[in-house]
Amino acid sequence: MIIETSKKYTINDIAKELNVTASTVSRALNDNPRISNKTKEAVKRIAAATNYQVNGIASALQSGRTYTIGVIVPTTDRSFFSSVIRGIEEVANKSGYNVMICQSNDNYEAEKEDINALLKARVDCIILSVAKQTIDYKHIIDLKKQNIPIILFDRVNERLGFPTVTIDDYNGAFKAVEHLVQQGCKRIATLTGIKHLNIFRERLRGYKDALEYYKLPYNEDYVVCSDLRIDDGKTSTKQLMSLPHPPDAIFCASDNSALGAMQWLKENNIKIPQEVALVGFANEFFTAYVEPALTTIDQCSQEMGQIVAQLFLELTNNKDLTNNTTKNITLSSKLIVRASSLRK
Amino acid sequence: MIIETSKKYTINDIAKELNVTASTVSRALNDNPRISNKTKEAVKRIAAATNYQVNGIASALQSGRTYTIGVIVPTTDRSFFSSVIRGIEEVANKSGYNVMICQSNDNYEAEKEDINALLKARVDCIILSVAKQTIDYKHIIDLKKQNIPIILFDRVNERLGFPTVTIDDYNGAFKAVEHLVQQGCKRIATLTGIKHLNIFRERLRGYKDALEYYKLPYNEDYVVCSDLRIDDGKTSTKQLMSLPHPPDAIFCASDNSALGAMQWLKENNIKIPQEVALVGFANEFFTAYVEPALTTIDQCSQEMGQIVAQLFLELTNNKDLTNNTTKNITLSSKLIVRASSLRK
DNA sequence: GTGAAAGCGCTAACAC
DNA sequence: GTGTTAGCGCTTTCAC
Repeated sequence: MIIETSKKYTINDIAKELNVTASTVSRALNDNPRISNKTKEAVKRIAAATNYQVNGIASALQSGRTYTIGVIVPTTDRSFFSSVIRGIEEVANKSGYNVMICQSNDNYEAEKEDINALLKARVDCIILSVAKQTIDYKHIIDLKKQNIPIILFDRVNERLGFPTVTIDDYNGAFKAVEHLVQQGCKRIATLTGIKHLNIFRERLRGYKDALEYYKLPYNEDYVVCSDLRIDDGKTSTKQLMSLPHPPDAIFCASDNSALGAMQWLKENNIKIPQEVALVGFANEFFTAYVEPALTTIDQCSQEMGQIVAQLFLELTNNKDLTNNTTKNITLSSKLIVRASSLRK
Repeated sequence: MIIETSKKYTINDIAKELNVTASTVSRALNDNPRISNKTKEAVKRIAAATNYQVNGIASALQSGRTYTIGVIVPTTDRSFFSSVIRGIEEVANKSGYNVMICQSNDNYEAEKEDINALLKARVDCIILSVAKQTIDYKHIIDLKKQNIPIILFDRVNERLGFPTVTIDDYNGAFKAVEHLVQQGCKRIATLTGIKHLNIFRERLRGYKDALEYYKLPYNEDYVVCSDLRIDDGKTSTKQLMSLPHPPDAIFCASDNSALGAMQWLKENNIKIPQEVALVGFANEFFTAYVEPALTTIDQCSQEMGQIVAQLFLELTNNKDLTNNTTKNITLSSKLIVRASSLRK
């Protein structure tokens, strides 16, 4: 026995009920000025009474716009990404857009599938933060053939020619290292991420330049590259602390790796920040609550989301070619000083 | 000057190119056995060459199914919810479904709007965890008139008659309090949440029953109700510790409130767990990394997501009325013992 | 102020 | 093995 598929109410049903045509109903529902108030009221009354709900799919097919924005992030459970999403939603919802969120789990294949899913859903825009595992950008470059705006944020590749929104990773890193210098650290190491991602390249560049600026020697042994997960943080720290001249500070390019570093140091009874000072990156929720609290770089995540969404709105509303120079927006980052680096 | 809106390729374009009809192209793309291999190959070659992409909107309009699942959660930045989402995605994607995620930010109005947005997008199912601020369920009850499955998880109201997936909050709380008793705690207080949410009612019931089972007195002063945010945890703990006979253990119905409690106790130099033992609820990411690490209840979040998605798949595939008894699935919870409660 | 008709892109029943 | 045709629900141009 099959459950009866009670059909949903359509404008045609309302039209029949009132002995008018579907076009009249459509116009009435959209407050077209050419429709009399009497008709409008009648239509709206029935619509309300019957729980009529416009079929967004049909409108979308007709208008070519779904009023849906697709967002692909590596994961939603990082404070940074969920705040960006919240910022996007805030602005997008105000303009009548929905947001469709996909998680790539930092996986290249999943990212490709997410893109396909969003294209199939005919989203009006794709907002993307690239997966760690993505080294081939063909699937992203191919998006140029789609006739929709593509915006990259945080983990971007500027050379692809898409608009981007990032924070000033270079300056964030510079400020972090500068702060460590000011705390009296002399041997500052860094945990860095895979080199094909802009954010890690920039953070590394900021690290190097700060060392140079403050006339501290650059030591290749002090640069450990990894995936920057908690375990990577532990392993890398172990490696650093086994050097003949171990560092007295570590600038970690992610909060998770800093957390791993902190764990390893504590397990080995190395005092933070007295023996080794620590700085992370991203201002994740937990950084304020670990012990010692972790100094880190705030990325204005929610604001970044708002700006990304605004950028999309501009791109769709202003199809001026004059405005078509690709925008690369950089937000400034902020050093949050906490106990893990405060020696004075 | 307007950017030329280069139209996307449709099956009609491919049809023209090959001098066949759109139906043939449609069949070829869908591997209909009645189409010759030669035609299929030709069609697929052109489709690939032209970057043809099926218009999901048009298919959806035709078939009445969008292959999209709508999920509304209070927030994505809690480990619990993002893991549930990951579980849902995992199962749903395998069956060709996309997932559209909305955050209600625990706000009643936002929840209503999210529901409307999903209905407009014609999702095939709505999966919902109720916002804290929601006390009127009319907008959810109204969903019965929609002809789609509605599944509630975690924060549910069983009386609404929708299928639900929850963890065993009662037993989780019972085990938490039992553990505190076994650690020698005699005066066990609890931080509880607003009463209209099942999860907090159940956790409170588990607390009371455990006290009774272990012949400990129930003291109303030891039950503090709040929104269970970090600040609430602080305030409530202050209140508890100001009692003539302050508690020697606090079972917190959320990890965030436990974090607040921990902060207040540390600020006031009260030793955890020696003077006051602490247990949280949810096994959020940070609980393993605060100091002392927080004992908590794991909610099998990813598994919960998988089960929710499987439940949806069953509901859509099996429209048997015989199967139509509302399912209320309960998963078992797990006590994770850490330093914050380990006295022995 | 309202109706008629066409069409968005795709699918599927029915023909041959 | 392929074509014809109709229609999913809505919007919109053109009529009157």
